[in-house]
Amino acid sequence: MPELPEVESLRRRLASLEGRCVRDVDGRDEMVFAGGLAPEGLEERLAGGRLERVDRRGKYLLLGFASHWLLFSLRMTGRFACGPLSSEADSHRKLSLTFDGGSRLHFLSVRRLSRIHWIQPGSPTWKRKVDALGPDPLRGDFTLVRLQKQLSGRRGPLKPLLMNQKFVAGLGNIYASELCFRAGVDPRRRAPELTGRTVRTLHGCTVRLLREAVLTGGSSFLDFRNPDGRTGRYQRYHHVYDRAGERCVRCGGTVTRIEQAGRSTFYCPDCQT
DNA sequence: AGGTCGACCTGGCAGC
DNA sequence: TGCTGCCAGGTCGACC
Repeated sequence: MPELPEVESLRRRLASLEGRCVRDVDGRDEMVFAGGLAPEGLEERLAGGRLERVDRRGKYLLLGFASHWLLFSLRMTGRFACGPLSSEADSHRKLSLTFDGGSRLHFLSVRRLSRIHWIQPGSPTWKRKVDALGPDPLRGDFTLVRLQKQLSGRRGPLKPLLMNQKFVAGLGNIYASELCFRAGVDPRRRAPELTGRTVRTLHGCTVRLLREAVLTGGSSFLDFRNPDGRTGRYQRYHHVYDRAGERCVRCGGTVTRIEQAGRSTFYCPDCQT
């Protein structure tokens, strides 16, 4: 599932398209176009436009044009591909952009949960979606002081809190479990119970885990040379996620699955305290 | 306002 | 072999 490292990896790959002009637009499946934006309407707005910038906010990928941004919320199965598509991949295609020089960028979404917005900075939708995001661990605003401050008003268990995009932007179910493991913290521990030392550990681990994941997991998530894009390989980097019943690589205990806020959490009860 | 829960969606897979 | 039904998770709105 695309979380911050995968989207950041994607952003870096797409940055090579900056400065190109859109020659052709082909949108389909109204369901993924949010806010009453019809695929045809988008074609009208985008054609001839210059892609000024490729950016990321949390898990959102943004393509910046003159006054508006194309915001992609990938959710579960959203992904990008370049070049020709297999017929199966083509059946999941939602948007294709053809740039000057002929390179094509496709956006696909198998489960149709992805959303594409056409929004302007400062608009109500922008404020509600982008400005409302918490600090981004790969940017300067994710400081220890800010994390401490944010935790002070919270009472809930740590792991669902880490998944809250208004608390920290970019963590999903996989990295939230992995982060608790790396920091050696029980994911059920409530915010007021965390010591200053634990919060420091958590802060440092968040930055390191995501930076590493951009270089490893993030890069194996997307393979632009393969238009069918396999996604499963990065699982080898997980220590606890989807490893219930296996031995903990740190202490030899047994990785356990529990449910928190309706989502699976994986952790080692022996070394996460 | 913080926290939880269900709905959305569809491919994959366990179980019969 | 073929069918049924559950499961995965990011986000949002409803609810307590």
